[in-house]
Parts: sequence; structure tokens; C-alpha cells
Amino acid sequence: MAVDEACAPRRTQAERREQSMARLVQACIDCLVEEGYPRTSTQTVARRAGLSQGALFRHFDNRLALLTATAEEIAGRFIDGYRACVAELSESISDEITLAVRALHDITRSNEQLAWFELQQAARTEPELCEAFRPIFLRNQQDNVALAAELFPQSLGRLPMMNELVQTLIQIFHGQTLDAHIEQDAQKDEKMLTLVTQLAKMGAAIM
Amino acid sequence: MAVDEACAPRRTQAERREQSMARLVQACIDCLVEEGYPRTSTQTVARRAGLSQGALFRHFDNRLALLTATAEEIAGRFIDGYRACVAELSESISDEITLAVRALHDITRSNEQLAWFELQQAARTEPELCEAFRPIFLRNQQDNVALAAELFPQSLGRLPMMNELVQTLIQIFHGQTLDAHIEQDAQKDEKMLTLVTQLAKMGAAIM
DNA sequence: CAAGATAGAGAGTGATCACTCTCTATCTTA
DNA sequence: TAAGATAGAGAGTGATCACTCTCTATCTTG
Repeated sequence: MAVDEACAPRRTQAERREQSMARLVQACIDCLVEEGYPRTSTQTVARRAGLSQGALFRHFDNRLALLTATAEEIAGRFIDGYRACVAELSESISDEITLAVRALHDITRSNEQLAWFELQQAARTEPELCEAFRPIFLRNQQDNVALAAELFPQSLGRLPMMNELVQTLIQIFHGQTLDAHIEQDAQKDEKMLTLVTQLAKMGAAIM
Repeated sequence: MAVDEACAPRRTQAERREQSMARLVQACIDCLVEEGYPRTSTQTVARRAGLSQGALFRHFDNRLALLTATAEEIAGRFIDGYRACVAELSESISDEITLAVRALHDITRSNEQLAWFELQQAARTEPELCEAFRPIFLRNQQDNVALAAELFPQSLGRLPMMNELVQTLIQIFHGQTLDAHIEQDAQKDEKMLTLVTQLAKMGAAIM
């Protein structure tokens, strides 16, 4: 049995299921990022995950269930990703708002966020997607507020309209990602970042 | 021949072509707005325009040509639409920046802009769309600068980073449109508008 | 170890995709 | 007015869509 253990280690059904679902969700994120929402089909996701299309429907009732699970995974990773981003940048950036904005800028470029924007744009014209994403979206906003209060208790944490400020910054960075892709102006990104940081500082003063 | 003139007025080939192409482009805009990019197929566009799918390909070599013509139409309408919007709002709003921001906010909700955002998101993952849209996008930016100089010569017209400011405001309003669709918070829109207006005023001061 | 449950493969289904082909009706031009 | 060009309808094509069905391999449980 030593050969069996080395070549094909035994897995329980629960492990198999969990691993396969995780691979499908990750494949869905990658597919949204690289191929876009319209080409994120159950076929391509299953192929990317190394599974058959039939196996996908064993774990998700339909395409909507897969997309919803993917959105939940993205929301879950956002908090941890932001925390890690702040931890890394805090060594070189001392000012709290500059740090917060820079971390938000960086994480907006992450695969998870790019995938989320694909889903959010699709939700505008697909009511069932919109319904499925609403609780995830609202919970994420609450988590953002709590995280800001934890990471930046002195500045952003106290702002009554902190949520709106964060939302606005994400909107700007999202739009800048789309615009930059068409414009192909490498210098513009840094210029916009410093501009937005200044705006955020002034915004924090009046909120 | 009196019957013929009343029931089916004579049209030249050029008129037929022009009218059919215009109807196809308008149908494409409507389809992007109401059904979203993934469901904007040549079939649905042709049906909306009251033409057969075969007739569509008589006027546009392929789907990309139709989408490019649509993007050009959208860009063309933006300038006139903004001018009209400012003219209408100028009766009730005196401050130039408040007026400029409000008009930008309103026009971001127009069908043409919603259609453009669908195309822009799709362009992120479709290189041929991106290539086709680049010249249209860049020309539109130049037109925006010229328009601001014409409409608001005293305030925005003189800003060296006016283009970046306008771009940022459009990004915010676009994101707000998508977020509002999921959140369904009717009050938030006005709250965000006043906030953004304040930010724009401060932004104009430092640019 | 036997019986039932689950994971996964893979073929099949009807709908829709972008696009082509052919045929007719209308318009233009010599 | 005859001949050629264009507009449009509508059927057809192969690919892909979400999803189902059946069959096998693996795992769990009595």
C-alpha cells in the first residue's frame, strides 16, 4: 500500500468535495480576470479547474450558484488582503491616510477585485445576480468599516462618512484601471494616485 | 402614384443605408443598456432595429464594426448632451463647479454613458475592442478639455489637470451607479453628489 | 466485506452565438 | 427602359452556451 499512498493519497469524500469546490471557485476568479464575464462559462471554468463540466454541476446547482460562491470568496479575501497590504506598506509609509489610500489602490489591482468588478457590471443587467450579490456587498461594507476602525483608529476610524469615502476611492481606482487599460499611459497611474491621496486628505477633513 | 407616396415613400439607396445603420446603432445602445454586453448579440440588435440579422451584416462587416460605430456615436453625443445638460441646469445653479459636477452626474446616468461603460468593461478582456476604442477614447478626452474651456472659462477651463479631474468625477459617478444598483439606497445618491461637489471644489483649488 | 452514497467523466440536448449564402425587391444608371 | 448594383429576408453552419443523463470509480457505513 506504500505505492498507493505516494501516488494517489487517500482522501475522504468531504476532502474531495472541498478541494474540488475551491479549485472551481479559484478557476472562476481566474477566468473572470483573464477572459472576462461573457466568456466565463461553466465549460471554461471546469477545464481550468481540471474537472469535467459534469463534475462542476455536481457541486453547484447552476452557474448562478458558482458565481455567488465566487463572490463570497472574493469578499472574504478582501479583508485579509487589505490587512496584509497595509502591514507590508506600513514600513515605508508613516502617514495613516497616505497608507490607507495606497493600500486601497494596490488591492484594487488584485485579481479578486478585477473579478468582482466583472461580476458587479454584469449584475447591473442580470437581476438574479444582483439579488444574490446584495447581502455579500452589504456585509462587505460593514466589514470595511470595522477594519478601518481597527487599523486606523486615530484618523479614518472616527469619520462618520468613512464608508462613503472608501467606496468613492474604490470607484476611482476601478475606473482608473479601466481607463488606463485603454489609454496605456504608464505615468498617469502614479499621478492620479498622488492626486487622489490629496483629495482623500481633504475629504477626511470635512467629513 | 399618390398611394405609393403615402404608404411607402420613395427613398434613395443612400437614405435607406443611412437610416438602417442609424437604427442598428441606436438598437445596439438600447441593447447594451437594457440587456448588457454579454446579451448584446447581432441577433437581438437586428431584431430591436426591425431588421433581419442578414441585413445587419450588409452594413457592418462584423460585430466589432457595429460596436465600434456604436462607440463613436456615443462619443459624439456626449459633447452635445453635456452642453444641453449645462444649459438646462444653469437656470437653477449659479456656481460654475457645482453646475459642472451636477451636469456630469446627470449625464453619467444617460443611456449613452451606461452603454459606454458596458463596452469599456468588455474592452478590458477583449484586445480588439480595446484597440478599436482607443482613438475614440482619446479624442473624447480632447473634446472634453475644449468643452470645459468653452463653458467654464473662469474656473475649470484654466486648470492644468482639468482632464484628470473630469475623468475622476466620471469614474466616481460610474461606480456609484453600479453600487447604487446593488445597494438600492435612494438617499445615498444625493448625499454622494454633495460630497463629490465639495471634493471637486477642493480639487480645483490645488490643481 | 457488502450495500449504498458520492465524485467525476463524458456523451447528449436544445438554444443561441457570429457569420455566410442565396434569393427577391428596390434603386441607379447607361 | 434594360442591366447592374444595393438592401433586405431568411435559411443554414459549425461552435459554444447552460444543463442533463448515464456510467464508473472511490468512499462510507452497516
